[in-house]
Amino acid sequence: MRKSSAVELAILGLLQECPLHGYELRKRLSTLLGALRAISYGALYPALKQLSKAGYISETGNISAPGPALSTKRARITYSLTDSGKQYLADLLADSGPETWDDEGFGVRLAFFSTTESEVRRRILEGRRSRLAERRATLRESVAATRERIDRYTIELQRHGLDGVENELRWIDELIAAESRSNTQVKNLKGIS
Amino acid sequence: MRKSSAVELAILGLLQECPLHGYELRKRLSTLLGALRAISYGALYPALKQLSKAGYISETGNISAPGPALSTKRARITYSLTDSGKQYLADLLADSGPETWDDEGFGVRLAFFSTTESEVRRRILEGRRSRLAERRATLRESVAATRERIDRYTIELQRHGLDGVENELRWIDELIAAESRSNTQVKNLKGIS
DNA sequence: GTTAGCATGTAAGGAGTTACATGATTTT
DNA sequence: AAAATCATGTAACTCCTTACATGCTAAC
Repeated sequence: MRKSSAVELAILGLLQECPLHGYELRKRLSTLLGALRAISYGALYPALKQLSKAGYISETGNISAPGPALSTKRARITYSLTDSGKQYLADLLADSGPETWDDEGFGVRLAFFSTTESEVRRRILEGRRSRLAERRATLRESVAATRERIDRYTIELQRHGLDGVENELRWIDELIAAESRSNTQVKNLKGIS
Repeated sequence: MRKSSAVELAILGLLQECPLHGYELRKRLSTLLGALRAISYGALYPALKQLSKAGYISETGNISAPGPALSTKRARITYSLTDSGKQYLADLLADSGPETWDDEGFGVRLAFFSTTESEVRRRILEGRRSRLAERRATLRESVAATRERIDRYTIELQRHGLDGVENELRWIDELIAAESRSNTQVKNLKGIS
C-alpha cells in the first residue's frame, strides 16, 4: 500500500462528512485548502478511480429521490466512504510522522483535526512547530549572511520569507496553547467526576 | 522557444553576477529563494545541460589559476552567461505578463529587481498586487460561507490563509510605495537639472 | 582511517497540469 | 438561442523528486 498523497487524504476527509460527486468535491477542496491547492479535474478523477479501485470509496449513480426513477439530470456519480475507507482514513489521521509536518501534509491534517485524537493533534502540532523553527533558523542565517549585500530586493525577499515563518510560528503556538487549555479542562472534568 | 521555468530564470540571474559551478549554484538558489524552493540535483543538472545546449550558458572546466596546470581538485564545471544568455535574461526580466504574478514567478523576479527597469518593476508589482487582492476576495468569501460551520480547525486554517495574504498585500504596498518614492526623486532630479 | 562535505551526474517514476472531448442544464 | 456553469473524463506532456552511482577532499 503506497503512501497516500495529501489529495487523497483530503478527498477521504471530505467524504467522511457526506457523499459527494466529483465536481462538488473539487469545489470544496478548493475552498477547504484555500490558497494551499487548487486541484484540477485531470488529477481529481483519476484519484477517485484509484481510491475506488482500492475499495476505500464506492461509486453510485445518483438514484437519489424515490420520485421519477431516472432524473433528467446527467448521471452524476456520487462517491461515499466504505467501511474499509473509514478505517484507512482513521489510520492516516492517527499518523504523526514527518509527512504530517510539511506545508501541505500539515494543512490537510489540520483541516480534519476534529476527527483526530487529541494526543495525535499535539504531536503533529509540535512536529510542525519544530519544522518551522528549523526553517526560521536557516532563514535567519541566510539573512545575516546576506547582510553585507547592498541588494535591497534580495534582502526584502528574505525578510518577507522570515516574517511569514515567524508569523506561522506564532499561530502554531496559539493552536498549541488552545490545545493545552482544552486538555486541562478535560482533565479537570475527569478530576471532578 | 518554450517558456522558461522559474528555475531557469533563477540560474541565469545568479550567473549574471558571476560564473559558478552547479553545486554552488544550488546552495545559492536555496538561500536566495529561501522557503520558496529547494531544488534537487536531479533537476539542476539537466536544467544546466539544457541551458547550455540552448547556448545561453557556456561550460568550462576550471582551468582557473595560471599556477599548476591541472589542479588536484576534481574538475568542476563552471558555468557562465553567454551574450545570447544575457540577452535572453534581459528579455525574461523585461516581461511583466501573468507568469510574473504567481508565487514562484514573482519571487524569482523580485530577487533580480535590481536589474529590472523601474517601469517593468511597477507593472509586476501591480500585477502581483491585484492577483493577491483577488485571492483575498476569494478567501474572504469562503471564510464568510464557512461561518456557520462549527469546526474550529477549518476556520483557523482559512483565517490563517487569509492573514497570510493580507500580510503579503501590505508588504507589496510598501514595495510599491518605495518604488514611487524613488521615481519621484528621479523626476525631481531631472526637473532640477 | 573514517566521517562529513564537495562535486557531478543518471534512471525510474510520481504527481500533477493543460488541452481536449463531450454533453446536459440553467440563466439571461 | 446564446452563454454560463454543471458534470465527467482522457492523453500527452512537464516538471520534479528519489534513489542510485561515482569519486575527490578535508577534517578529526
